[in-house]
Amino acid sequence: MPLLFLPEPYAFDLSTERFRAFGPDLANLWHEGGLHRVVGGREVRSDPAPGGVVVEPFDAEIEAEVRTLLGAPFDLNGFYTWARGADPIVRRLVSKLEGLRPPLAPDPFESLVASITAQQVSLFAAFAIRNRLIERFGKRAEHAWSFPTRARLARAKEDELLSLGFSRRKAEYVVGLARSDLDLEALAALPDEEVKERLTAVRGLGAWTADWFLARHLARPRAWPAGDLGLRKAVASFYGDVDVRAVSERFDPFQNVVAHYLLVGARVLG
DNA sequence: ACCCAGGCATTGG
DNA sequence: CCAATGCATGGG
Repeated sequence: MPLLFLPEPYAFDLSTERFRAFGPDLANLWHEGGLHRVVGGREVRSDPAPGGVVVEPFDAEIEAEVRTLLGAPFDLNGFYTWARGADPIVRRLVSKLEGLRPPLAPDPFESLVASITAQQVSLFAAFAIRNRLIERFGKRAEHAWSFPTRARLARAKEDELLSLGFSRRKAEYVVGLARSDLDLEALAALPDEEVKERLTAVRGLGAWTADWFLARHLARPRAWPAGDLGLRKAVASFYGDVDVRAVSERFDPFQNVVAHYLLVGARVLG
């Protein structure tokens, strides 16, 4: 039985909203009510099911990555317990968005390149450009595509990325990151601040990109992308004119999950 | 034809 | 340390 158990409550459609909100993501593709992604070289489809998610085709090799994709590392029960004593806004977000388990980016290189494409431009533009990158340098499975590998983009020419709509700068960032000697897998063993230092030492990766890497790839509980425009607007809409960096202290140690609840809340609630 | 959008490096004070 | 500037695309 290819059933992946996730702690209750779990709201599949709400949790995967991000993969539909800004147009299709060819590497995390919403198709006929299910989420398609290439895992371990093969396309897998995830569908909601009682007690968790049905994953097909399933084998033990892919389980860890699919669990990561679906946000299993987040301690949602701990968050909900904490939220009972939190402010009314958090309590309302939790009651309206119950079961929202933020998805994660299973691959560090893909996560960073996705962030580079989203720097400064609208997410609609970012997804369009990223999808062209995927079609040019990735591989198609059945429906979804595998994201271009670091090795493939290390061999890419900057001009090839320009023709996909990258700015000259961003083309340099992507190819430079791919060719850099930074060990992306090793970052998982480091504390938050050290991860940020190593990432921001790479040209094209700033504080915003590093914060989202901590939040969406490493699932660090205290990650809080204070510079993110979407988060700033969400905080303003729920809390008014407050200091975005300072307000995060009241969410400790659940800043990451709160950031996601604020962002999704700003999109699906009033 | 504008203007803004989930940044960043670079340049100059 | 902080302010100003250019960047390329998609949507309004």
